[in-house]
Amino acid sequence: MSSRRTKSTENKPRQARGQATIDAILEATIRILERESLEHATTTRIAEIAGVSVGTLYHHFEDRDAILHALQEREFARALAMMQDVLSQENLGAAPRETVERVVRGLATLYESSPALHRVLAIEGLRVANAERVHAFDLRVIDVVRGFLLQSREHLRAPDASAAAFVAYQSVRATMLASLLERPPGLDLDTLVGQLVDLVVRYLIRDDAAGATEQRGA
Amino acid sequence: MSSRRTKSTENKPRQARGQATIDAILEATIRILERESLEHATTTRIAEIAGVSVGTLYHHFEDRDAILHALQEREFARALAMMQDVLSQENLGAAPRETVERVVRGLATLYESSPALHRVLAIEGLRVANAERVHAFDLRVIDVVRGFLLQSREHLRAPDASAAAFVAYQSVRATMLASLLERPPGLDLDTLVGQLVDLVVRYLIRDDAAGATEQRGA
Amino acid sequence: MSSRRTKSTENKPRQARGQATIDAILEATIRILERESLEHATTTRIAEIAGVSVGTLYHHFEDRDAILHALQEREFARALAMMQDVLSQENLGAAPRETVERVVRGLATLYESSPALHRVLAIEGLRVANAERVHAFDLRVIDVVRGFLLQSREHLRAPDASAAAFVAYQSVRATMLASLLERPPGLDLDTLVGQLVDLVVRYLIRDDAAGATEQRGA
Amino acid sequence: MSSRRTKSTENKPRQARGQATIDAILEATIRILERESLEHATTTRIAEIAGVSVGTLYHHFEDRDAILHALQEREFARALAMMQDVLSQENLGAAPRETVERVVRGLATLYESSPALHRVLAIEGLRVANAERVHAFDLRVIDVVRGFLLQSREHLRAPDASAAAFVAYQSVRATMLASLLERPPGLDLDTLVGQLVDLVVRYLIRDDAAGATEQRGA
DNA sequence: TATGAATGAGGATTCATTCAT
DNA sequence: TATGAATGAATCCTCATTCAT
Repeated sequence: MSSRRTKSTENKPRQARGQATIDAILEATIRILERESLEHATTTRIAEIAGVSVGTLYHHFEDRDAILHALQEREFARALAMMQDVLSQENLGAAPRETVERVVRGLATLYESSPALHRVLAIEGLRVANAERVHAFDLRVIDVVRGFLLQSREHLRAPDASAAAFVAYQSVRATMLASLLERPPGLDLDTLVGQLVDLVVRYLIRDDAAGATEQRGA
Repeated sequence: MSSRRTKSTENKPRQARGQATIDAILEATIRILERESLEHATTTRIAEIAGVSVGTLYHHFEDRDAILHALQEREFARALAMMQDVLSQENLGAAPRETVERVVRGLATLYESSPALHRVLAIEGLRVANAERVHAFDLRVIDVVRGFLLQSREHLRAPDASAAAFVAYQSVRATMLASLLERPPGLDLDTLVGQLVDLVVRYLIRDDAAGATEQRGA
Repeated sequence: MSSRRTKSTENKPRQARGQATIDAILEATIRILERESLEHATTTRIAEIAGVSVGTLYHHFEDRDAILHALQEREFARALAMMQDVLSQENLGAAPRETVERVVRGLATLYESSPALHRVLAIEGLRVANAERVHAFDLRVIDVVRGFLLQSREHLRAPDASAAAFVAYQSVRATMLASLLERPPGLDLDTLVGQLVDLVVRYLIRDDAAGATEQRGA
Repeated sequence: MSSRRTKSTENKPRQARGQATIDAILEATIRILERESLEHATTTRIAEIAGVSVGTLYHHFEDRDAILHALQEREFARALAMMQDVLSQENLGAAPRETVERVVRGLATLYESSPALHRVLAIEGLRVANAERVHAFDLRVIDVVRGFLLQSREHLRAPDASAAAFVAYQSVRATMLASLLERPPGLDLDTLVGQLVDLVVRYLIRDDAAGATEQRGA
């Protein structure tokens, strides 16, 4: 579940001190990303802001990348947890449009809490070196989505659940990020969510099933 | 129209020698991006592969970034030209779904000709430093799309043309890139194009107008 | 008191290791200036002769200039200390000519210990970029001299202490340096000091007060 | 008389075109020195401002240094001509103080016409590589001054004409430059000239001879 | 565990100078 | 003569990482 890049510290609770240091480093990194940029997030700088020495930083992280990876994993985990929660059995009763909206809004909340971080994670995700890691995550997400699609088969069109899951996920993810970064006038968060829900619902759900609720969203 | 980053060489046709050198540098850069990565595209390396000296490289480009910017502008220009062509007056007669398909396929062709380049351009586009430039391009694209939407008003739903253009464009762009980079099994180019056309058409076009042709695309 | 250009290492005594490295770098720089020239004092060269890596050099100095600045400050401090010592209260009893001679000779000793260094400091002092720093030092020196002039008012002519201090200081400084660099025949150090003392004493001191001792100096 | 560094163009009048180009280059250089700094006076920059190509620049000057040398020679010649004029036979009748004042003021006029240029020439003069050239000039100046001193022997003290000429010249030169660059408050040009005349007159001239006119100058 | 001085390969950039046109 | 594209050695500087204390 956790990364093999976070030295030693597997799941074992360890000393709270160790985890506190790790957290300080991660938060310092995010802070730099938010206030400045990826380029400024040098190991020295991160350590400085985290209030530790570079040496200590390297005691907890294999290398610089490991810090970004840890951040990535943390966000991946959050996103997956949110999705699994919303798309779990218990919510199967809800109207499809409502379920979709809960996922989209959940994602929006995650992104909004630190657009800069997600900007960087998106960049990292595009790096050749990280391809594998990111694709693995994408697969997991898509799997969750596909699972939902298959279980809601009756309300759906789209015969190919994998392709549909992929397209829907990428569209929501990228549009949301672009919107948060560009902040195009007239596209506030609610409008954005509404549009994305429309986009996904119309793409995924059978006309008769979706039609009813749509007017409220748009 | 062209970038102010390409030193001196504004519009002046110059000696063909100059343009040939610039092209060599741009092509060398793409070649490195395709075979290796952004990190490997150092000025020394680019110059070496372009068969010129670093000095020459700097004679034509303000700095390393200017090379990427030039590449960006070139792709921007191509994409815009394609879109303007497809969405121009003359094509207004075509069925909406056909028009959308032509745009999506046009974009796919562009992306497919060098996924590595578009990977890097996407990364660059996410860099804070480039925000302005990229957003400006996005605005131009969205403007073209919006123009089309407004002219095809009769067939469309979506009251807010700007928001719709933004969502549609970002969705297509990102999904296409992710697909080209991850190559998810079962999502070949034709399927991808089909899905994206579905996505966009269902999102943008009035149910009655779109319904008829859909089965062929999926 | 010390420069803000010497990284981090403010007042903290640090490990002796750190100061030793800094000294090694400064001495290496002087050595190069003496044997070669300012142009040869590249960061690589300095590090090499100091027996450290470039990285270490940059660990202690913000940039190349900071090294020269540190050298400048060190010499500034020495000169000021010498002057303050000679011109302090306790020496007010001495004959003006004797006081002047002590200052001139003190300066000569400082300059003679490394003419090459002072050549370079003079050059640096003329750089536009350093204007502020150098003027600040000049002001401090002139302030010390002016203080002395004001306290010795009875023996002096020159109504404008500031102007007089400026003229006297610049004359001594520049003539001394030129003499050390050009080594004009017939102008050995003692003659030079004698001439400068004459110059200053006759310029500053009331005719009756200065006359008596002059013959010995010339 | 002229430099052996100015290619071909010896004394021969040549085409006016050639001289015009040379002048344009020299003036462009001065302009850069005045507006910016020595570092900015690159060959490319100079050529650009002079309105010629680098190639042309190199047709007229052996190398970059030759431009500065030409500037140096030009100023040297001007200063010498001024001095020779003032100190020539015909002016021997004038009161010593008046003669000194004319020299000091003449120098001030020269310096004031381009402090930035003289700043740079002073820097260049301090470069090891230029030692010879500069010393040669100094010798010529000092020779002129010494000649005057010897001819005015009756009014002077200072037995060693060479040393006195050296000290007087360096003092005036350096103080004037420093004053023009630092512009210390309360030291306007007239005050400066007055002070320097005082300095020199009191240093060089027998008390009885100088005393009379002094009050006017101070 | 913590520290931070030291490392040094590697990258971007400059600029005087040349030479084919 | 004039041009300016091309050259490439040389320089400054960064930063991830190590290791003695």
